[in-house]
Amino acid sequence: MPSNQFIPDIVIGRLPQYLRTLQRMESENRIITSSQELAERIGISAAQIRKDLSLFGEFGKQGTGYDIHFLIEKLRSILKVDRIWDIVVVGAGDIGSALARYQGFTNRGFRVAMLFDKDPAKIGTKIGNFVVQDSRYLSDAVQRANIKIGMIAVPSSEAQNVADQLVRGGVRAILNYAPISINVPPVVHVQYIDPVIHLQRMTYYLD
Amino acid sequence: MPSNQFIPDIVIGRLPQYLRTLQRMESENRIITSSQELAERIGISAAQIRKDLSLFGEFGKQGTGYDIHFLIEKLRSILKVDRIWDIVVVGAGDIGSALARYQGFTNRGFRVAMLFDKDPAKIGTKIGNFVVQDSRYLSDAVQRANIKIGMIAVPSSEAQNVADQLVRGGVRAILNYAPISINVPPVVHVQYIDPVIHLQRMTYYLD
DNA sequence: TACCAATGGTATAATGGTTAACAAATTGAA
DNA sequence: TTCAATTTGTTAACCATTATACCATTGGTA
Repeated sequence: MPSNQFIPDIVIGRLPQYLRTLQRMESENRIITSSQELAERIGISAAQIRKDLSLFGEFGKQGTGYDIHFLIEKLRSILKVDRIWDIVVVGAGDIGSALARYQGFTNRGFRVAMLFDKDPAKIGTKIGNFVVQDSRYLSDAVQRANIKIGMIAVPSSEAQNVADQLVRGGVRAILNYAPISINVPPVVHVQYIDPVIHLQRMTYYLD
Repeated sequence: MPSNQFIPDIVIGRLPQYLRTLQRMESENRIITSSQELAERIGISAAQIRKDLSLFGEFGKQGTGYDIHFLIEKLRSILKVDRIWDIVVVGAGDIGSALARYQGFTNRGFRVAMLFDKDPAKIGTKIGNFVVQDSRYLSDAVQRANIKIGMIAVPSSEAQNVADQLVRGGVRAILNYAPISINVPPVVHVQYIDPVIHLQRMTYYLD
């Protein structure tokens, strides 16, 4: 059944995992896989994977499994990473610098395009392949470059302000590394990365 | 009702968010809050917060709300971050370095205690307050220091190997920054941080 | 060819999680 | 003191997700 229907967000959240695992299999020169093998590598049930994929089409072959390359292309298309998205990074501290230099975006649909900071001591310096630009011009630059994705790597106290500027510049997806919730219009998507949240989730289970 | 019963993991996953928001309120010199205010700041329903908290006890006062400081202490105790956990960071590249220098662990229950890498060019150099140690001795060092939490910030190809060493050294919680699933015994908890996964989850909703 | 084992897709059942509603408790103001 | 406005903890209804069971199809093998 094709995907005219509504797809639960929790399903969308698993697709990138499937894609990542399939791309790794492909890099291992594998041609075919099964829902069972995928499930084992990811750590969820095979039925779950089959059900998730069936929401978008019939990508497998009974008795055989899934063609890895074919499924990768399908998932890339569904997730809209069959293209390269430019990203703006705001904050040129340790985290922003690591993001600017990170080699893992390539081939997964993304490319850091600009790096901003408000610190005069950093503006103009080079980090990775980027010259740090003045946050003052963030909104305009983002708009002119038609950038839709931003990453926030500034102190918590600045995060909301930066988010507002990104939204004003037309950004529609934000990955926030500052450990604070931000408010954006409903049309803008936000995801959070806070290592402490993950750590605290695990300490509950430790002695 | 006290928490002799089983608590769903999804509830545990929300508690750190509550804690983070409450601590921010406290830093704003707030004394009392309500489930409704918390809900608005976090972006979930008030009923959810009340229900989650009720699994652990009666922490609020009808007609008034929750004492922020009191609730913080309760959550810290539940999540076992009413102490300081030592962490070992493996990988002294951009991500590992950013983690070693990150000031956000303090006051939230964690402290980076050691930093390892296998690259001879890095071993012995200083990053933040840490001298990079030889990965060769990872297992032993972790065991001697009785460290229970590790962060993996090495290339994907090394992640499983590092995870094995950490587990051998007695680590029981792993935060993996390498974009690959790792296999560990059931007693060991793993969380993943892969920015691309978050990004791909958002691009689905973009035009 | 005929059969068998493996596999995907799908319908159904079971489980789990979220929301809505409300009584009881509290506060503050009239 | 009395009353209105809040707010919690909890129940029950509702909704969403996951697991189960099964059939159809495929490819390999004897």
